[in-house]
Amino acid sequence: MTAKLTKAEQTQRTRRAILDRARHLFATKGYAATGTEEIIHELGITRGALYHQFKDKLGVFRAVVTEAYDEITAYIQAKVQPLETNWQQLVVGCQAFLEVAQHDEIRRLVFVEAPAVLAADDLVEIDQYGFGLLYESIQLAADEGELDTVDAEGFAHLVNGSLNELASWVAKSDDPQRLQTAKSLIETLLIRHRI
Amino acid sequence: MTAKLTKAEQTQRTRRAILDRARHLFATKGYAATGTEEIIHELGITRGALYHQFKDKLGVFRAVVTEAYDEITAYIQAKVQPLETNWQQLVVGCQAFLEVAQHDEIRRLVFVEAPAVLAADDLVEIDQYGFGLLYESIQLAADEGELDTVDAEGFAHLVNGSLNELASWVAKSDDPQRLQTAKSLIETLLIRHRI
DNA sequence: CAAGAAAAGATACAATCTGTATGTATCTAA
DNA sequence: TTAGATACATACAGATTGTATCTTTTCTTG
Repeated sequence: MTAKLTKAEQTQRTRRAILDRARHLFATKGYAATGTEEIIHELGITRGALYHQFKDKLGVFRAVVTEAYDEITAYIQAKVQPLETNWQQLVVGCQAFLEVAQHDEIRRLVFVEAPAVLAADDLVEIDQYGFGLLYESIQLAADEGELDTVDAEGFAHLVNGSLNELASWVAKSDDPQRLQTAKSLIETLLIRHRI
Repeated sequence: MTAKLTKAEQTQRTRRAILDRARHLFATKGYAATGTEEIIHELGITRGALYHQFKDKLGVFRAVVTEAYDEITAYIQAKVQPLETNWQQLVVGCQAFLEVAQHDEIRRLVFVEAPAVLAADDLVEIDQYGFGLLYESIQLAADEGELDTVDAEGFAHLVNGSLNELASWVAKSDDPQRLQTAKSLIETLLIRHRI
């Protein structure tokens, strides 16, 4: 049946299958409402396989969220890399975030489920991923005397919060214009803090 | 023992006890990690009483979150009411939010647990409470030609997101200066969008 | 004021669901 | 080739939620 698969291949195959299915379920039904049985159903394996590949249900969730985070940062990085100035990167990076956060699964996973599920646990800011980029860019802009704010770190949080909320606002509407509006709002916010 | 308590008094007494205990547990351990048994332990009642007073565990959570929301809005209203102009109310209201959101329990309950637990469920924006005030004030400022933004509703979300994130930022530090910094950041944000 | 109705709460139980312990087959390496 | 490791299955124990069924106390109404 499973015509000659090496152990490593087998592992990758089942991990991928579990992660894909779990991601969809966690994002649509939520972490708590998703059973481990439900995850492996239709995958042709049993819960035993899941518990062999992951420590527990939370381990699956962590892996899923990490991948989602990576996708966000990769998307932003790709959009930002060709740009010359830090300021351009800051503005476009924020707008790129609004774009990528329109994927419903990513957004609910990363910004709704993850904070609650990993709150006590790894509240240790797995969010350092995405936020780190933003913070560095803002800090740099402040150092270069291009940004006028009383506190760069605080301002980075302000912008980060704006982005998260705007992303949800855009997503919960079917008006295709909203994304543009949100991008414009963030750009204005940044410009009005430019020296 | 319970020397002559009227039914209504008895109900209020146990509901209050359950809500207080549940609030503390939900806020510190999270909704999922809090068992119904744990809630009534030390209260001198059994789970039967809890399930008589509330539909289910989620019903307790909803009641707890609703009370927390009400506290937030009451605090802000009190701070804002004496002020004369809408603009003053907007600025002070935002700053009052940052103050009241320093209560750890309220913050985790309302901004971390509630969105995830009630996501599929009453995502119907129980948040209309607090956000409604903000939105009205911003809309009014825009109508009065005092606010310069491309989209009042979107800007309200931007501010709302900023406030939530800043509140967490302030809370997770022990620097007593941060609250002032956050207030200053929000005030600056508003002023820079003033005409 | 005396039943009966209704409500508060207790007790017992059924249904899930997670995680673990153990067994089995397949692959890898000496 | 054979011992051990690895991937997975099966069976089960523990915990937890919600419900169904009492018991007891208060309310109500003739």
